[in-house]
Amino acid sequence: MKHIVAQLVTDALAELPELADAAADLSIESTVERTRDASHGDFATNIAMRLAKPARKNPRELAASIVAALADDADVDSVDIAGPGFINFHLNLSAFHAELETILLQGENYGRQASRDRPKILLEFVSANPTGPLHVGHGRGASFGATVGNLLEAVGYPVHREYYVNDAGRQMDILGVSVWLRMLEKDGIAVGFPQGGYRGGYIRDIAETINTDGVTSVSAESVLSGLPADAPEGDKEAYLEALIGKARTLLGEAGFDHVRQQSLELIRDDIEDDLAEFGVTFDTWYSEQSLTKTNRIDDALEVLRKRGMLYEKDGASWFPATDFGDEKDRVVIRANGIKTYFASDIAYHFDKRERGFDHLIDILGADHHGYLARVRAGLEAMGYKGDDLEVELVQFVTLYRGGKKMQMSTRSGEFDTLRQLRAEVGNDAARFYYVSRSNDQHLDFDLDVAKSQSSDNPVYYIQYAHARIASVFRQLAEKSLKWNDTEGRNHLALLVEPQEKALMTSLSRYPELIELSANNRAPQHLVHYLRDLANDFHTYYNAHAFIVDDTMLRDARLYLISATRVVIANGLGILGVSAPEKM
RNA sequence: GCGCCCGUAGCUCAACUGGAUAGAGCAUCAGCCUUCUAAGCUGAAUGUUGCAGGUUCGAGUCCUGCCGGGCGCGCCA
Repeated sequence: MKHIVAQLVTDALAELPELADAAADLSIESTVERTRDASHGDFATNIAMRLAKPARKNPRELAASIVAALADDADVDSVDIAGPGFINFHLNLSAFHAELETILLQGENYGRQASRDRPKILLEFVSANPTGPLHVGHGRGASFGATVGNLLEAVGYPVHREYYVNDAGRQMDILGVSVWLRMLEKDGIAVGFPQGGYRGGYIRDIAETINTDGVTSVSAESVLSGLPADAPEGDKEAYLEALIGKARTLLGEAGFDHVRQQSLELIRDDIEDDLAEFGVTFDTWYSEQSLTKTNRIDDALEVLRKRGMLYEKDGASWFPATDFGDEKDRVVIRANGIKTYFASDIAYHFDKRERGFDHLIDILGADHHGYLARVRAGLEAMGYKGDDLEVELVQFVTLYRGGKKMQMSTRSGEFDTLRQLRAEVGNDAARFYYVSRSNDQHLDFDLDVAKSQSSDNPVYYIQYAHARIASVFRQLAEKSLKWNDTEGRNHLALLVEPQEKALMTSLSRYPELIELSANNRAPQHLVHYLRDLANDFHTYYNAHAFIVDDTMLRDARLYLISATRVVIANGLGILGVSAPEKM
């Protein structure tokens, strides 16, 4: 709907060649906005004030000349100039009626834009280490990423969702040894469980279910002999390293690998199931191991080397990240010959671009913010633009129950997994609350509110509006009445109540909200919009009956609430929240 | 110490990339069900936007410096 006004202003400006220079680098669409106050009309543009300086003219005079150049339009009732130079547009109700018709014609596609070819977006999110179940912090990344993906698709971008599985490196050895020790424990061989191992109960579960074919049985003596002390008496890392060495020698590389890979697969499958139940799915699960297997890391390092972007120092290979604005140079191959995590990270992002994705979005936990500069440096060093990589940081989540902050460490608190959270508050509430705040703000997640089935709870408030509309149509059927949508469309002019105008206005904003939310990667705008829309509906519901004797009025009102149902369902769909017919 | 994120009503949060009188919900108080779901609605009250400067027609929003909180600064992943 906004484009009606933007087009008028654009055409008017074309009539004023003397302003062409001043308006050259101004997006007219961006100057048009909804008014905050109904007395200012429906839309306003601040273009006269924006052009005042470059055109060296008084904003009100400029506004007057723009208004004079505006063509007459059936959708516009009146235009006036207000304040320092705002141009206010009062639209004809017919424009809103046409929008309602569009909503019902387009249905679930309302608010979606035609698909475009580019940029092709690779959206990487969650990417939690496959060393244990997802915790509540990952849930936020999952909800945010999934919703941003939906938003970007809604505005037409091709989006590829990817989960990067960190299934290589030392953490896999630690996982394998943790499981092995629990297996030994089950067989009555007690080895001091390492401080640095994974201690969660799920490790025991894996030890129970793992396929032991090909895993050598060992004696207690062979494991315990020659082990150094664990912390606090000894060194935690040395103890862990010694145990990993034991696993390697006693089980053999193949045997240890068997335990490691099975553990990995069980955890990865569990994560995938968890996310699928949460409505979060991926197009690819990209394995870090595969980077090594396909030599992608060596390929990337070779590209750097050819470009003179590697140097040797202290026996290690370094990448001169400072040349690209990072704080310090980074090691890619350690003196012991092992490649660093940064090497695989750089190769991974290189690979993303090589696979043909134009724009890379990484959704990361806030504790990863240090990586942006170096990975971006890596891309630039390999000849890509640093801007190709966009990082959205998701801040931490704090759970509250009974007004108190909950401890969420694996050891002290029992409550820390995403699965537990979903079981307690439900998927809808979880998906909703996770995106209700800007991603760069800390999130206080109040379990009591999320669970409450009352007006305190915005999820239910919005869903209830949807269910109420469905209920109205059930009532209609019970009274053996039928809604004639054509008649409804023809008599929309009968909708003259203030609540009806307010609802129509809110509905017409939906496409703008989707675009805003997508462009800013800001689902919380959509959340707040839906809350306001539901409020407009509930207010209307309480003020006026829809199923009235006057057939024409009834059909028109049902037309309006049908459109409301469509918009609420579409908005909730983007958030990954269900739109129930009945509550 | 350096870097990133943040600071708005008693609480939880908005404010459409610089616009008009900074808005919602919760909590508090007063009302509304013989009528489509009261999981709802109506009304009342709440501010030195952390502090101090600066930029301009105009600043919660941009810049600088403080104060306060969170996170990060490995040849770990």
